[in-house]
Amino acid sequence: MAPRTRQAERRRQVLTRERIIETAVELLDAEGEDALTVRALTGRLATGSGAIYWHIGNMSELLEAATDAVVAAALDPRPAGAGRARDTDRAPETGRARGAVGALEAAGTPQDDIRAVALGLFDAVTAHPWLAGQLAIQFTRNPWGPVTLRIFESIGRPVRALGVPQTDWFTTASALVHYLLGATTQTRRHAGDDTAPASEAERAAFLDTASSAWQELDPGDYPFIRAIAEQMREHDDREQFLAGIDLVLTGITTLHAGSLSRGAEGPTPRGRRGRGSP
Amino acid sequence: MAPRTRQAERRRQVLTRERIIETAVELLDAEGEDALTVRALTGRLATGSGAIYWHIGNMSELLEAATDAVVAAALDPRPAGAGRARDTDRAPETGRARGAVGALEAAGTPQDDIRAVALGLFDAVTAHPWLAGQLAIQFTRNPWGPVTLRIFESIGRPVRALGVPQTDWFTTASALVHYLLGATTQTRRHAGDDTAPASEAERAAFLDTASSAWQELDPGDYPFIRAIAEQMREHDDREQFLAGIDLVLTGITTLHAGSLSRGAEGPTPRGRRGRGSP
DNA sequence: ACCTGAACACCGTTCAAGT
DNA sequence: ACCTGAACACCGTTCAAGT
Repeated sequence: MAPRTRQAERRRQVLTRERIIETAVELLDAEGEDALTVRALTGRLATGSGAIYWHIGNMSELLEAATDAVVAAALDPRPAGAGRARDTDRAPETGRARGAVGALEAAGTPQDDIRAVALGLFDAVTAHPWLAGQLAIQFTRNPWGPVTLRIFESIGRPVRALGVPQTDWFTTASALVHYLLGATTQTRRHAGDDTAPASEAERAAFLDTASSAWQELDPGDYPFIRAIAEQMREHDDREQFLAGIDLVLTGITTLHAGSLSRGAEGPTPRGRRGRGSP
Repeated sequence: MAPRTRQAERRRQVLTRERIIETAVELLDAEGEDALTVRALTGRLATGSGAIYWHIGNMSELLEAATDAVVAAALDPRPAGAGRARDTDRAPETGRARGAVGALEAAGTPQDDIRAVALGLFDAVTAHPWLAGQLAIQFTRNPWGPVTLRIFESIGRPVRALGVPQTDWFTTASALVHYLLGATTQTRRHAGDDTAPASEAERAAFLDTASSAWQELDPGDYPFIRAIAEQMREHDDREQFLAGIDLVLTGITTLHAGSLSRGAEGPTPRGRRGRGSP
């Protein structure tokens, strides 16, 4: 919406930290992670390398800032405070009420809120393939940096609303965040290498190849992998991602049964219906 | 044990792919991830760069091989097939029976086997700080490469033994692996930067600083983080790691109650005892 | 078949010098 | 205060040439 101020006066705008970050994201989206270099940046921004370093310190600081910006936009679609509201990036079909209210202060059950945060991240990784790698790097290199903190907070609030006893807040939120990180990190373009989110055909071809390769594995070494080769070919990333979330949610609600807030029982496992427990 | 053949004849040994991988791991352990360069390798091995490339293709292939070697050793302490048995790397206190039988074909309940695999990885990351980052990179760059496959297989077998219905094997194992990856990735040296596994004092200092910083955060933006600052300062990585595993295991056993194998009920959450469900 | 090592095409970062 | 851009110290990788 309201697309204006594009290529035209881009040139002689003032150089700011925000503009550098913004350009970095564009570069990453368009050409992949290897394309983000200081020289590429100076090219797009029509400056010298010294100008970049006047504003940003160093390369990994820039990467962190770019990652944080995209994550912030994914978790709350409205302008966050600094800078402008990212390119109307709306995720395909994250949840029902997606407009005024961001994922952070959503309206559904705590479980729904957790799913909304998770899907926000999932969709962001789909839209920005480089994000998966950067999320992983931020978590390892800077375990409690801004990116981690932001995600933790977004997950923590609904965990609290769930009625989990205070002593378990940290552990419970950690488990969810760790699953989330692992899942979004591995769930990636099943395709070539960089850029573009990979077409449906590419994805299918990739899964086909992998699945076939698995069936060729030594039955002595990899009996399990062989056994699931077929399931893996047919699986849907998004569904599986949500199934995992529900698995963890089930674990949480089961462990804390009794102390949980009423009105929102278990997570109602998707696809399947009531089973056992009379 | 049996320390011999050290520095002495290291020189004029034949150059093999295995020896290069081995040297890469040494370099990574001793000086951190940034220290692994082709030039450093040629220095230690007393060759030229061309010799390296004759055996290994390129740098990221080497990184993958080094990661896979360490992961293989962590999941099964005995010599795996190729190469020698890594430096008697035995993890501190992974499980009870740690000697002849590796984590892969362990003897306990399926739950115990899953914990053994998880702890094997956890301890490996502690012993080799660079491993966290490499695991993350392998998972994102090469979601179904050898490293992922190996871990998946190790987790999948006990999942199967647990009695989870076949249709859920892939999803269930995925959830566990994703949690595992996220947790081992973030649980890292709470210290300076590279090399050495970080002393207890460093760890405490790090947690102190982080915890204090959290308490200074804006209560409007980060209410949850502020609320758990104290818990975070006092938490034990290993315990929390296991608590997360048990959370996921509880989710699994709850969802599949009824179809599970007898003799091994729920995961008996640690620290806490029976609660609710008459 | 295996290895040498100079050379190439890149990096990130610094810093005197300009305005 | 902000920016320029040449220069520096590094990379990974290649390849003619040797044995």
